[in-house]
Amino acid sequence: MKPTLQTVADAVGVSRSTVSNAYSRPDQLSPQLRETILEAAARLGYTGPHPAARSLRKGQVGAIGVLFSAELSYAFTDPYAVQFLRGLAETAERHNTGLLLIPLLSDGEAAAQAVQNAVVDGFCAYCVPAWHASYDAALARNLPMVIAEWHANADPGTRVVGIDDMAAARTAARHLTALGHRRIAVIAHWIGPVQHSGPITLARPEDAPHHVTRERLIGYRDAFAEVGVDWSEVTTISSIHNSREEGAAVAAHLLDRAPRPTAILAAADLLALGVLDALETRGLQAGRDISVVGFDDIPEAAAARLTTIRQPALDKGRIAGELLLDAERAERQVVLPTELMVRASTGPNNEAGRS
Amino acid sequence: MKPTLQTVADAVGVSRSTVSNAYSRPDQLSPQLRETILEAAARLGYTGPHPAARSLRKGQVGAIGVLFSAELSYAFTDPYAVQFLRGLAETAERHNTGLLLIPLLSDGEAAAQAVQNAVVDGFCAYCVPAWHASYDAALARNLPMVIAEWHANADPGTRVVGIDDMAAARTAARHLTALGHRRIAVIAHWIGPVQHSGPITLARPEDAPHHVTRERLIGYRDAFAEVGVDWSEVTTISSIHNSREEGAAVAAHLLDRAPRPTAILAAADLLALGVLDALETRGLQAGRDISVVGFDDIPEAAAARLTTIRQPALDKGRIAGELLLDAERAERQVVLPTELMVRASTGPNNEAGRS
DNA sequence: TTGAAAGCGATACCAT
DNA sequence: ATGGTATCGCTTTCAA
Repeated sequence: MKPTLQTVADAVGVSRSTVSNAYSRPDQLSPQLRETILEAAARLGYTGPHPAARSLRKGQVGAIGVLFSAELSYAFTDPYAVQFLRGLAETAERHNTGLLLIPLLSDGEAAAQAVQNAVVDGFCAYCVPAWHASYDAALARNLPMVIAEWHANADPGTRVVGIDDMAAARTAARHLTALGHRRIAVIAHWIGPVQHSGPITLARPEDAPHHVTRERLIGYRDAFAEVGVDWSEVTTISSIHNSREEGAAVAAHLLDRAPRPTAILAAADLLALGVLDALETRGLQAGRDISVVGFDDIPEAAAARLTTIRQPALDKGRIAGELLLDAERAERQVVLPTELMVRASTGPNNEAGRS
Repeated sequence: MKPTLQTVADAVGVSRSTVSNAYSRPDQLSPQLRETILEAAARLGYTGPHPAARSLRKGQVGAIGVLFSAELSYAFTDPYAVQFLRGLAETAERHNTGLLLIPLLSDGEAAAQAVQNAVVDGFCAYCVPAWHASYDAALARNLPMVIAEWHANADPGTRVVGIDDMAAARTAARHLTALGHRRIAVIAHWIGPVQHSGPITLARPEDAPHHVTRERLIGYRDAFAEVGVDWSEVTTISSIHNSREEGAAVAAHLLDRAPRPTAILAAADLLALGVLDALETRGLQAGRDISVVGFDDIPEAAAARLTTIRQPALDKGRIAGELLLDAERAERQVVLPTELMVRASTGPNNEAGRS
């Protein structure tokens, strides 16, 4: 039988309250009594107040739940996600708060369960599509919740930290159109209603199921429209995972058939880096033969000389934490700036002058 | 007033047990009654069973606590740590279990508190020195606990997953001595009793305070002894953080004064990469002018052509999780294999023939 | 400074 | 299939 607070109280011959105070409010009892109690506790093998019981009573836990769209292990795979988490961790640390990473299994039921049972004071949803079971489950908990990377559809009450994905994407696309590119292909994660790897037709970007992808596609589309390129002329490629490997794999659909696009827009750096890999494999040079633009500006992007959109991942995480934990912080919605980083992977459309 | 299970029970006119069953054991009551109950719950704004209360009653949480030696944000900075966590996350995910990252503040008191209050079913300690307050606090909780990266001092009862750091280090050092190097310097994290950045004298490797560093230093020392190089002749450099930047910084102590060592052993890849950076800055070529060996084989190591010791970080994390969560898994201690990866950063001692 | 009593919100077991 | 009752382990008034 595991010893409880009561066990110790009985052994010392005091009440439960006193033992409780010995742990949580040392100033409420004489030092020597406290000493006696702690000693008895050690002797009896009492390990201190039971956290669940204490949380129940106090109505406070000291942890926030973190929700991801993908498998938990993804959080540690994508450099962008890692940066975000790092920022979040920094804030949590300052508030002496733990981070409960909640697995979002493909099984929606189980995922919702996990959220339902999470012993936390609040949630931070990151990349979780609005229609995902665990998103609803988290909302249903009716706890403070902050959403990262989701701007458009959030009502004024919810806490949001994000960027203007649409505008940033437009900037990325305009960079290409300004360089004279017109035959531009788009690669993005999860474009269509079902998970699919390869070319896909999406009548309207507005129909993309993943909110982040949707915003970015709309931005691309609008920039194309400005130079008279209709969305229906754009080849769109969907990927299932957000990985360099799949980026390289799906790039084949664009590079191994004529006419090749003169430029490729990837809605994430990891995909863009994959495209660069695919180019290298084929002896093509990015920026000269084909221009490539990414999104995120993960650390690897600079080394690969990838033109991309920089967004402050670390700050995003940091601020997400503050929106949840800083009582001071009154505002509920924060939009962070983005910046086009022009590097060697883009250049003028050389085809223009030719044949 | 927040609605509770009781509220719903009263509204529907059933007992608490029945409402509880509606949530946790749907098969225990008629579908229509369940329907009625869920409906009433929704109407009343009841968000489902309170996790803390449920954990208290069930004596089970569905989360394991993860302890680090450094700041929480470090977990997302060191590629090796990221790999480990990823493996751990994979296992946790499979068991539908969350990961509670516990901040280990520099303030030992607060750190111990955080561990004490963590609502978890077990702990995974990673890189936590045995004398750290939170290590004791975790032990005191008397929950299942697995220790990663700690082999020597663990008694047979504790669950451990690790590598033979000493033997691996010896292999690394022998690689250099076999190449003819005799004037070898060592860079490691936290060599002396206090945090310090720069040259430091450590009479015996056994006195290093951090267990992992200690094991590796002993391995180096033993390999040196085999060729008649005494530990007292070895220049040892301590770093405070485990970072590439600091690796480059402390390398200056070795490179900017004569006689330079002909080879450098770094007890972590991040430090070794920093050393390579420092070499490049000075126009020196690794493997020709100076040989460098790391430890860990993080992904960046291969790209930098760094000779190093590979240890299976991902597997380590995965197995740590299994030791905690797989009832099947009977064994308590797992030692993983390591491998010397010879790359371009090491070469024969050219000085031997010269001068 | 210390103790008694009243919950916090739920689940398990045994009846019915 | 449903209800009653005891209990999980602690904190928090409030009174002594």
